[in-house]
Amino acid sequence: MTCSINYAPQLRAQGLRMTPQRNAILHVLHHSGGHLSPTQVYKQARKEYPRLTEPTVYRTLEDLAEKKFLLAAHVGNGKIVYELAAKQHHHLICHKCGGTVQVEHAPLELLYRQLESSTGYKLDSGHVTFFGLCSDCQS
Amino acid sequence: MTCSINYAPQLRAQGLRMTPQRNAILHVLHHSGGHLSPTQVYKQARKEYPRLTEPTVYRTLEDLAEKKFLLAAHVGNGKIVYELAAKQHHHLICHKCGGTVQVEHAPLELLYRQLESSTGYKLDSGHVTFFGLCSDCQS
DNA sequence: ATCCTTATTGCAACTTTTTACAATAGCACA
DNA sequence: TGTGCTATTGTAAAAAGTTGCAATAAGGAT
Ligand SMILES: [Mn+2]
Ligand SMILES: [Mn+2]
Ligand SMILES: [Zn+2]
Ligand SMILES: [Zn+2]
Repeated sequence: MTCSINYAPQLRAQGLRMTPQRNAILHVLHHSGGHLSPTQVYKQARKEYPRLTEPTVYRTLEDLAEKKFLLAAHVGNGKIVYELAAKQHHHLICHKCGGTVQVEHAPLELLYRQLESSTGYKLDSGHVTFFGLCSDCQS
Repeated sequence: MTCSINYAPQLRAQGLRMTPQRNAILHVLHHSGGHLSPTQVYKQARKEYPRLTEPTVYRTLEDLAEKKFLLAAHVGNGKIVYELAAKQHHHLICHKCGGTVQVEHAPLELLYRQLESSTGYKLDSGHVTFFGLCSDCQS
């Protein structure tokens, strides 16, 4: 499965090497379009590159997230999912039915500035997860 | 190790039974005072109640968190820690050095109300985790 | 004090995630 | 095109977390 997207130059610009393993992982995330768990990434990317192993998947996802190619999101109980980094957004998850809603960054902008000035931290741009009960599950 | 705190009545008020396993787990969290991982809880609570097993620890921590006796916090890469629920607060973690800062709930209050009215979700009271770079790690 | 219901537990097997280290292979440069 | 540096990978083993199910025991009721 070849496709036009080539991440090699951007990876090298960040000091990372392009390998067939990384290529397969990035393609899987690109074509899925959504959030995938490491196990899902492993199973799918393996079809493109069968020698792929689990440790490589876990390390690659972490490395690519650290360099901002991917966003990591917590989805409850220590579960984590990844997606290609695109527009900045956040998540709101119903802890009863699992339903999720995307949250724009705009309403968080003021808070971010307050926290940065009061703590001295420079906040990451993305992907905070809020939990709650959706309207259906409140009854 | 006996101690004066007895959670039994509060547990029963929530429809939960008090067992020596739960007692040991609650005591460990009470005496530690901070955030503990499930593995840490398991190792310590085992000293008080040696028959304790891992599945019981994981299930108990989830159950107690669901009933709001405990707060769960994500601390990066799918790692989760628990603490006794007390004052509402949030966390800001440096993803380079791991340094953490507590964040009061007050500055999030407005955001919470906005999100609740725009999404229809009723937000959980606690423990959002923000990530960023602390002032030391920004250079 | 005993019985009964059913929440809770332990067991055993399994899946997921992590670790250390030696082998491999990008890619910058000559 | 070939060489060398070292980032990246696979391997093997361990650790952490999950699951289904049968046995146990908490605590309300008699
Ligand atoms: Mn997302
Ligand atoms: Mn906390
Ligand atoms: Zn819901
Ligand atoms: Zn730091």
